[in-house]
Amino acid sequence: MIERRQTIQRDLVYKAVEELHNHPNAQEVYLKVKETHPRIGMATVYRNLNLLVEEEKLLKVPVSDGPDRFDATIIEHCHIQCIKCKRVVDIDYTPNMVKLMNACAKTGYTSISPNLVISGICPECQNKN
Amino acid sequence: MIERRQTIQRDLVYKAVEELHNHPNAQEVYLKVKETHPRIGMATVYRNLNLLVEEEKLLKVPVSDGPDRFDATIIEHCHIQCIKCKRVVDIDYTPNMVKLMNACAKTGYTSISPNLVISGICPECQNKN
DNA sequence: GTGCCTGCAAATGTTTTGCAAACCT
DNA sequence: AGGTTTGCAAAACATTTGCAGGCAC
Repeated sequence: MIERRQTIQRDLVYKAVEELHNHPNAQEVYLKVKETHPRIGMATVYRNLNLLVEEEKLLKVPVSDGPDRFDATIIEHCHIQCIKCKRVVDIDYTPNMVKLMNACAKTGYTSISPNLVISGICPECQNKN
Repeated sequence: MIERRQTIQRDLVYKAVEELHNHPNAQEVYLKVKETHPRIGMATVYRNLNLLVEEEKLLKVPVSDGPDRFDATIIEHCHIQCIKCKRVVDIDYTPNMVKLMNACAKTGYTSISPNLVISGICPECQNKN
């Protein structure tokens, strides 16, 4: 096990994701942290986002469109992404974990974490068209 | 509405995804098509994959790791990806669509297609460690 | 002091775009 | 003929990596 140190940058990256609370991507986290710590580099943001995901302090949300997004809410919940403006919001749905785990077991895979993303069109973009 | 023509390349891209049936990424589709049509370009593969997704003839599977993958099976089903070898296989689980749609409705989003991806470790990679 | 972490720059990898020629209808 | 589509190359993005110096412990 590698020693893991506490750094200002790591804290700031975590807090940025938490405060932005709208599933920011790395770019948005970078800009947020830059406000209070202008010398931070993009690589540091990526490195810390990945470390935090590994430590299960953050959730990586894979979306079918655009860069990966991050979420500080670790409890199980799902996401819907607008195919036009790419915005992501939470939805109040959790899969049936028993059925899910059984289905996984059949494949021989060891399941880790489910990630449900739905494509949709948000109210704003519906009105624009 | 834009006119859409039938081309050999489009057919080959679709058939490649269908025949590979293991959720290939663009690179793998490119190599498969190259076998019978060596002059095809990567850009053509990407353009046609995107067109086919738009026409709902293919499904884009957003994975949390690595390039996007494509699936010719349009009927609802979910996927599990190995975090080590990145392989993707189908799982026999479908979300409860009624609950899911209700949850979406609360957000005001118009739902299109759910896409559940689970992270796991495949049997082969479990044995390697 | 040791060795992980940072910031910079450069590399890598994926996907898109511009353009002239080729092709479908 | 006219407008899409192709193939190539280059551009645009997203993310990772190498390295010298800085910082946590």
